[in-house]
Amino acid sequence: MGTLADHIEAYIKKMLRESQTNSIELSRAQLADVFSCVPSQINYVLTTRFSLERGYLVESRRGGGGYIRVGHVHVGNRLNHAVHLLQSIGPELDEKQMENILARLQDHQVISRREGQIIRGITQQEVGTVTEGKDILRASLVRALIFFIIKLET
Amino acid sequence: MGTLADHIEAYIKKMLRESQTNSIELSRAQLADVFSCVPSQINYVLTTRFSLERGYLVESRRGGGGYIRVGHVHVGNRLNHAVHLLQSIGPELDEKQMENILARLQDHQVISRREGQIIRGITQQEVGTVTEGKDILRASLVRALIFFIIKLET
DNA sequence: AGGATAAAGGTCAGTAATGGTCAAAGGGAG
DNA sequence: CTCCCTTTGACCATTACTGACCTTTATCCT
Repeated sequence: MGTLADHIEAYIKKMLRESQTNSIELSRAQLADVFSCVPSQINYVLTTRFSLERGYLVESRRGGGGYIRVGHVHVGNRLNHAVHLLQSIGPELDEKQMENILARLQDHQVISRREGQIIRGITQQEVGTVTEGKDILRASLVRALIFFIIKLET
Repeated sequence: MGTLADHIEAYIKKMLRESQTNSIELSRAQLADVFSCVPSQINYVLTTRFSLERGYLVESRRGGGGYIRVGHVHVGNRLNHAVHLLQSIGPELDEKQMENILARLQDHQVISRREGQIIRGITQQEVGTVTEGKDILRASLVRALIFFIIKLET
């Protein structure tokens, strides 16, 4: 199930979970070798799945002894982080931004995979009913639903 | 008998019944091929027969390795009534109408008193952020939140 | 020291593989 | 004949993957 990129993503996330320090170091060429793909595929995965918007920090150095370091930025406890994320939602929210937020909330176990699916479904349905202000409505809906989840838990 | 759309609907529902997980993944192009129709016919079936209101959740991804995932949850009798109530919400909902609906849902034990309070709080907060279309936004929010509760329960 | 060489990683554009949208045409029941 | 549901097709959008070419850093050799 899933593309090569998905597998590489899972692999890196697993390493990250298993590391004590919330940060790992890897070799692009080696990792590409593990998955039998071109090295630039690793960059693709890093930029699409480990962006800052998704809560990751990637540093690298070229040349002999080069490396790629991937860190997971954490902001306090789980719910704290969630509230922070909610506050970062502006008056508008497009689909990509929503995906980023849901991915982060899932990463931090604020919402489950299923809750994410439901939120996607509901927003899609509701946003479909309007012709204008889709991004504004989406922002409200996502805020409302996430907030609701948090409220229920506290 | 029936239309092509009916057959595709039946086909998907059968797959769903036969799946252990209440969720299947399909390829739009392949399925269209099975029924010798254009791919967009699949979208037609999905939007007309597998809506959220009917208890289905549809997710998809484009691009290489793309997919369409269809999930199903059986909605029990008590909740079925609630879904009807939700469908009766028009494009706009003022505060009074919202109170009516929340009261009825509480009566039927679809939502708890606390959940009702949370919904009031959230809608008030969100509706306050816009100057126009308050009733439209309220309709969306209430539908979304109630739907979410129903989905969580099933 | 300075240049050559090796050893990383980065970029970007092109190609392929999917799915989505929307408006127009078709068709059957009243 | 009209309305509503169905079906189609042209055009669009997104995501994955690869390879050629580029940049940076370390180390070795003279």
